[in-house]
Amino acid sequence: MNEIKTRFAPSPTGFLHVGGLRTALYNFLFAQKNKGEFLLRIEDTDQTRLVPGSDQQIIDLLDKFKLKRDNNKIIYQSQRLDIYKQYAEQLVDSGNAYYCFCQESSLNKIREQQKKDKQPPGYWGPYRQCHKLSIEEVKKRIANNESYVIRFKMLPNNNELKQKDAPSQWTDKIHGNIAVSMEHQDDFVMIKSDSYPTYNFANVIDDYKMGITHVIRGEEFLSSTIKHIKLYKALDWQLPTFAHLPLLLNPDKSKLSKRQNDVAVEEYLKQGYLPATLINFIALLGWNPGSGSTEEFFNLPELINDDFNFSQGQIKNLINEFSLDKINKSGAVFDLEKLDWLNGWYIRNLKFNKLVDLCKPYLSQIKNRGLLEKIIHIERERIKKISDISQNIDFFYKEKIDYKPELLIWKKSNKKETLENLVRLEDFLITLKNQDFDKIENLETKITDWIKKNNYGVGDILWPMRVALSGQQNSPNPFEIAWVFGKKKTIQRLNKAQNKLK
RNA sequence: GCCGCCAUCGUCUAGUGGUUAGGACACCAGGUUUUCAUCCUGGUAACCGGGGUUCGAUUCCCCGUGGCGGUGCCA
Repeated sequence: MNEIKTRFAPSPTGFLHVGGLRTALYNFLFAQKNKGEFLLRIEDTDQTRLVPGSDQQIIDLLDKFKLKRDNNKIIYQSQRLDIYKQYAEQLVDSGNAYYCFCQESSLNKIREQQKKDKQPPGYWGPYRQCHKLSIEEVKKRIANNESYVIRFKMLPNNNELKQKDAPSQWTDKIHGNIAVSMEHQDDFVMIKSDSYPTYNFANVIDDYKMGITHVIRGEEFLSSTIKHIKLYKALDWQLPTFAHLPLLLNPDKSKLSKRQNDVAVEEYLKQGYLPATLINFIALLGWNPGSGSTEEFFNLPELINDDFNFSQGQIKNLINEFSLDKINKSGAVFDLEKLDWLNGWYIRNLKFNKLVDLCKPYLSQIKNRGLLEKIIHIERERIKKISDISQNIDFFYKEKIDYKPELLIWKKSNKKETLENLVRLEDFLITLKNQDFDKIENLETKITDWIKKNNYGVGDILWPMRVALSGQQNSPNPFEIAWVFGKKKTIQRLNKAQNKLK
C-alpha cells in the first residue's frame, strides 16, 4: 500500500487565514492518523500579490500550533519554473495544450461579446481565437517577441464533438459523485506571460511530483477540480483522492472574510486566544467525532501536555479520533461567542505558572511579582481571553479610587447603617493578625463567623466592604480583594469609605 | 447569466424508514449564605416547501425555494 501523503499549500500573500489553519490541521491529522506524511508547499506564483516574509510567518505559526511537517524541505513553486515549463511543452507536443497570443484587451472584448450573446464567459468553443494556430505561425509570433500564454485544451481535438455534451464525473471524498458539464469549459491558462505557472497548473504538477495521495483543500476549489482532473488524465497520471472542505462562514453565511471578522490567526493569538483553544474550536467546525458522541474537548497532545491541569481522558486526542468520513458538507459559521467560552475554559484549566507567563505582557504596569500573581489568581475565572486580564483591575494597585458614596449602600440598607457596619467591620479587622490575611479561606471563615455570631446581615456587611475595597459595582468578592491587599491596606480603604459617608 | 455545492434549534452539531429528534454555545429562570464571574439545576428553541416511494418519512427519490462558491495571465 502506498504511503499516504498530504500537503498544505498556502500562497504567501499575507497573514494565515483561520480557514487555512483548519485546512492545514485536517491535512496534518489525516496524515498522522494514517502514519503518512504531511508536507508544506508555498504557492508563490503570483508575483504581484507576494508579501515578503509571509511564508516565514506561516511556517512559524504552523510550528506554534504543533502541526509538524514530515519533511523539512519546503517546496517553493517560484523555484520550479523549469519543471512547469517542461510539462507545459510536453502537453503542447501531445496536442493537449496550445500557445495563445490573445492580449487582455481582446480577452475583454470576447467576454463582452459573450455577455451580449448570453453565453458563459471563458476561452471555450468558438471563442478560442488561438485554438488552431499552425506551428509555423506560432513560431513566427514567438520569434517576433509577441507575448503569449500556454492554455490547456479541455476537450481533446479528435473527439470534441462527441464529448461536447457528455458530463465528466469524478468522486470527492466528502461530497461524493460530482458531475460537471463540459460544454463551456474554459481552456485555462497554464503558463502566464511572465512564464510563471497558474495555480491550476502548478498545483497538479507539484501534487503529482510530491507524491500527494490526498488533496484536502477548501471548497472554493471544488469547481476548478475538473481542470485538474483533465490535466492528470492528459499527463496519464493517477488521480489523487480529492476532499473538499466546507467553507468557514461569516455570521451572514458568506465566505469568512476580513470585513466581518478577524480572519488572521495572528490576530486571535495577539488577543490572547490560546493555540489549544483555536485547534479545538476549528477542528469542530466541519468535523465531529460522530456516532452519538457528545465529547467536545479535542486537542493535539503536544499542545496541551505541559501547560494544562487536565485529568486523564478529559481531552480526546484529535489524531486518534479524526476521520475524513466524519467531515460534513455544509459551511460553518465562525461563532465568536462559542470561541470565547472555549477559551475561557482552557484558561481556567491552564497551569498557574503558565497563565502568569501569558498574562505578564498585558500587565506591564504591575512591577510587584507577588501582587501580579494574586491578581491573576482571582481574575482568571472571569477572563475569556488573556488580553482581558488588564480590564477593570486598576483598583488593585492605584492609590486613589474614585466612586460615588451611594454605591457603598446595599440595596436593603441605608446610609446610617452602612456607616455603622463599616466601623464595626474595621474594629473587628483590627483585632485580626496580619497572617489571617494570608489565605482567602481563613479570612472568609473569620469574617463570616463574626457576622453570624453578631447576627449581622451578610449583605449589610459584605456589600459595603467589597465596594470600599474595589470602588466598583461588580468585582471579585471582598475576601479575595482583602487577601490581595493585606490587613493594612484593607483597613485604609474601609476608613476612606467611612469618610465618604460622613 | 452560466456551472457547481449545500440545507436539523439563533450558532456549532448528533441521529434515525417508526426517537419524548440528543449534546454544546448563546439566551431565560432558580441555586451556590453580597455584586460580577465560575460552578450546579431546570427551561425556551430545529428537521426549508411541494410532490412521490412506503403501512409509515426529518431520514430515500424528484422538483422547487433559499443560501453559498466558482465563473481571472488570483489562489
